[in-house]
Amino acid sequence: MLDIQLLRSNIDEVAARLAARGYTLEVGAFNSLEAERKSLQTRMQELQSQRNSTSKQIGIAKKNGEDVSAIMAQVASLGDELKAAEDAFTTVQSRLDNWLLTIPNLPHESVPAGADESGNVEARRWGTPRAFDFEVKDHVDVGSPLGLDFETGAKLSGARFTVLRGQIAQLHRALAQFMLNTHTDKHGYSETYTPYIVNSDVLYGTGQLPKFAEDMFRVERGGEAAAQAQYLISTSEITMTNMVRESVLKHDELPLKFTAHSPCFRSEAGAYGRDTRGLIRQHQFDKVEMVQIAHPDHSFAALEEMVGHAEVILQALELPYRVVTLCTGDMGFGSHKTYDLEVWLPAQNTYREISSCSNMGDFQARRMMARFKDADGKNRYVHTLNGSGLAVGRTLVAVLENYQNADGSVTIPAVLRPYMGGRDKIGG
RNA sequence: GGAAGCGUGGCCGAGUGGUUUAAGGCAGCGGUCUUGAAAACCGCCGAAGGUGUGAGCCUUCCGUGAGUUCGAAUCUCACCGCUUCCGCCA
Repeated sequence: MLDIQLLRSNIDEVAARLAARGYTLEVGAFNSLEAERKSLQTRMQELQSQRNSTSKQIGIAKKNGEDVSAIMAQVASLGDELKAAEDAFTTVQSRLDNWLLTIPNLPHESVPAGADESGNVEARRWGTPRAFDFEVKDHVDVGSPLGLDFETGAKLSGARFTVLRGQIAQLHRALAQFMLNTHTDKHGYSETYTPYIVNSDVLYGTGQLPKFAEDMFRVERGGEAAAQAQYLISTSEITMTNMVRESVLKHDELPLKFTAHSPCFRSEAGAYGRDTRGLIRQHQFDKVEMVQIAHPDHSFAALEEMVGHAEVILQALELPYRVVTLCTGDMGFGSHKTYDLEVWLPAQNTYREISSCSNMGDFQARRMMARFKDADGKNRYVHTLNGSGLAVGRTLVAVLENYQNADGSVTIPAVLRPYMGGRDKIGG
């Protein structure tokens, strides 16, 4: 959520910065709504003040044993008038609030301008794609004989669900274990296990709601409906970030660093026909996520650090990748600045997203009321960051493709072998 | 599923219809003292918002939401959460 003070004081600049990401801010609508709010609020508060002082007079008069009927008559009509004023104000205020929740974050000034993903800027590359002396298969053809079972997944749950069996399932688990161990042992993140079902309030906090409800899975309890709508998490960013909602942290406990391995559930409503083959785009996939709750002065350093933590995983797995700075037009709704990591997929002969690391600035913190007490005693919003470290399913895809052998076997990356009973390959 | 109790500022905690303008304590901040620190003592100190150049003034907030009342932390109803006991259960 943007700072409404900024909209009041500098709306043209805000509109210009949002235009860079392809969002048209309704300046006129805001100005008139805001003017209405201001007069209604002033009116309401005047009436409240009048009621308070009159009521106090009544209290004092009664205590002194005086006759209060004159004052009572004076205040008789106030109630209805006040109720009407409060209702009018509440209506306008909630329209304003609801509208504010739909406005995306401002891109940071260091974010390159661009309309869509073609405007993204490559920051660096690591590794050299392997030269194959046989015809490269994609992960579906490599994995299917080894335990990648799309038919059974579809039978159980429909398209975009998959069953993993045997050594593929173990490799998938090994990847998650390796990532989690690396982030906790080497990068200082605190391991976290969080709920997979969350209340809707939580999704307002991180920005999935109100705009992106169609991307989520909503769940129902048996029998009666839950008091508050509940959803399956689409990433553990949601739960880890919201752990600090409605709290005031001490400045010296920042940064907080959390990591979790969790399933992620996405309806992929807008992705019909895209990536229908294989594991790339699933309704359910696992991800190891990193979240940092940072001091505003240090959030950009934390972003660079976090990208590095994701890169460590790819380097340890010896998977070639590149780092891309997303342009203004390609960033997510709540992001202030985002780097994507793209891993080399030989069968597609291209780099594909495997991690996204973002500094959200105070955008989520303002929605969550997540604050810290600064050294001078003032409450300020924290900055929140999140990054995949990494998407486990897509990492499995990358390993299957990059480590495939001519005989149909797949070499196990050296760092994963301790998790695989010491074996150096599967299949073949 | 049944029964009872509880929910107050960063934390603890008093407060059962009218100067509550939420006591007191802890933590925090500033100061005195000290070579320095601790202790002691003194002072400041909840949050969100509105309005004003500003000192300030005003409003709201005691789990959430409705209601009763001129007036609600306090009374009523519903919901949420926590605790304890009983039952059931991986």
